[in-house]
Amino acid sequence: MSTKLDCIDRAIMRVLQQEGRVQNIELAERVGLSPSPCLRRVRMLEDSGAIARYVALLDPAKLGMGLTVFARVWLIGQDEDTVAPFVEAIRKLPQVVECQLMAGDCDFILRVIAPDLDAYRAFQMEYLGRIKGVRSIKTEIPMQTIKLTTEIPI
Amino acid sequence: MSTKLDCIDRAIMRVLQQEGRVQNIELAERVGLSPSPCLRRVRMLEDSGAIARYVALLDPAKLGMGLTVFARVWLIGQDEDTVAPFVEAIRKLPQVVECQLMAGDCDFILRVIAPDLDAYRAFQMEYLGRIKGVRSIKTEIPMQTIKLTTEIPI
DNA sequence: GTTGAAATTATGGTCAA
DNA sequence: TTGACCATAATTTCAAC
Repeated sequence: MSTKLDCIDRAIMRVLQQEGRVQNIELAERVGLSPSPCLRRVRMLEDSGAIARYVALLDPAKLGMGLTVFARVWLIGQDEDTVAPFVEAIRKLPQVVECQLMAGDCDFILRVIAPDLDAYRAFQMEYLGRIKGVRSIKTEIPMQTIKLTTEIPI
Repeated sequence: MSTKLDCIDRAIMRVLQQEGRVQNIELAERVGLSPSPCLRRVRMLEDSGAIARYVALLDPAKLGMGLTVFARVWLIGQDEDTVAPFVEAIRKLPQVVECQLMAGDCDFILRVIAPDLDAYRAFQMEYLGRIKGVRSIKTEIPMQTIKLTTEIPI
């Protein structure tokens, strides 16, 4: 499936991880290729799935969604009949931007974004807490984001 | 600074959050504008910072970085002399893709990516655990990613 | 990987609503 | 103030080499 990636392929990905909308001409210059082979490599990386997608990253604070909360959720059981409806419910909630099924002492870790603490509290009350199968929720609030990147080291 | 965003501005951001590299012509069609005013709005959103940046999202598994780990870190103190060097060290480690200073029972939550558990263990031993001021580290491992998006609901 | 040409797109000015 | 239209410049894209 994944034919070997050489140094130039990785250079292309490094650039695109930082500037996803860089033009092919400039990308080619930066990785030391002419535009044609550079574009061929980008298409190959896209087709292979190494480049999954391109997205615009918005500034949550500027859009009135400045609060991020981690919610640790325990269900009443780990059987499929309990987990599946929870997972389905979570997938439909756009405020939940991440959900990890954990191996450790809690069932799920959720990352939720909200305008502020009041809004989050309302969201937990009205949505999270009402999902069938939820036993308890413990909220953890970041005071400061030290680092946050979508960049994978390659 | 942030002049009011109307319905079309939000539609533009919704599209760009999903397809960051969509061409202006197609973007314009989708939001019901002709290309010129659409591009003007995009530039405005970029300049205002509502659109922070564009990035390519890579597939970690396809690049041999299939493991994500959450590490909860406690320092020996919360004074600036303890925290500042830790923060600096974390910022330099590309394997740490996220670091949150927590308000709750642990000092920091880190998201670390690694090829596998052995590699993570080595990373914790050789890097994380050796940062000055670190008292203890507790590792939590996701078994399955239920949901993970960069999309902010707007 | 290179070159070059054709098709498409981005861009900015201008006018109209 | 905002959008549509048009002309130009730049880029993308795909041949053939």
